[in-house]
Amino acid sequence: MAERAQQTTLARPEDSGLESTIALGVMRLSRRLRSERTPDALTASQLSVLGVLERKGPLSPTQLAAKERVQPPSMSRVVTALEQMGLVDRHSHESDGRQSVIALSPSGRALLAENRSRRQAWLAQRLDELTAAEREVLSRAVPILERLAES
Amino acid sequence: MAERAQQTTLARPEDSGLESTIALGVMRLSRRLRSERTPDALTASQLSVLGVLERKGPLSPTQLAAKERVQPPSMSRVVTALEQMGLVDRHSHESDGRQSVIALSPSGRALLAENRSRRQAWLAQRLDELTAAEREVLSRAVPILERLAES
DNA sequence: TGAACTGATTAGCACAGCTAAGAAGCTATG
DNA sequence: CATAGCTTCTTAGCTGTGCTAATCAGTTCA
Repeated sequence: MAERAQQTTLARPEDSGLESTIALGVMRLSRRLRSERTPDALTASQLSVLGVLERKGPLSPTQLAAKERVQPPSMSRVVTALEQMGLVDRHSHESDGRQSVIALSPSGRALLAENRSRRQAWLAQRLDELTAAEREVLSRAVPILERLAES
Repeated sequence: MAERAQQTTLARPEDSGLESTIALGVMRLSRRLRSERTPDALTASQLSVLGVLERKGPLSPTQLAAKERVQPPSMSRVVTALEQMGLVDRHSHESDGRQSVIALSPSGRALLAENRSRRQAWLAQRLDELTAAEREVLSRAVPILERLAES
């Protein structure tokens, strides 16, 4: 992979642009994505949690917080909201009374699909306007962004 | 629920939830970037505005809001904070008394460089850990992300 | 049994977006 | 040329989403 390590780990007087542009671009797009939410729709973090529950199955609040790279109190708030909307069910852990187990409810599963498609319609349409090569670049960039976020 | 991965089984097989992964990845990294700020440093939006002023020269609050894809009141708050910190100067527009002209002050220019390097040290270090090929992917992806954010 | 640890929540703060509404300046039309 | 209406900017207040500190309940272990 790293066949051409040119101006990389060296001193980079003018390459300081890359982290600037990444930071700016990522935050701007994040802002834009957030703004595309309709008022009745789920918020980004709620949707994200539902997505984790769909992919990973039932998890405890603390496990969810770890998956989302968020502190437990932040997750607690999101889970409470989802629970009050009936989109997740909370069960008690069978052997540990401190933990609770959060699972996607049927209506949560339904709303997940519906809301996701509506909320991401904007992005999907923008993606359709890109060239195949550009989508290719993005699909290769996303795992790298994920790794940056996780590290 | 089964921990079978069962990834996003949405309509298009080729994209296979590209918008999902982009949205999640972008928002997660944005969250992470925001969390890397030190308490005494400038906030992301303040720094971003200083960067715009550096690149584009003096602008009015409304122009700044447009550049940052933000509503005027949001920009007003940021500009006020920067002005109180002495990082920007506000002059009155020479021919239009409604407008003000926001310019980077000398200390703003200094603090921009210093703070940017501190705040983005985390990202710069992560970037250094990538391969050259990965950085290449990112540097090609960023303009596409920007265009998505702008569209 | 009692101390220490873990999981989860509550309370309260900060940041950053938003809309609504209003003040001040500018423009243009009757 | 006066005033109605537009633009620019700010203020006030709401929401969402992160955080830390503190608290409570349950578990584990010496």
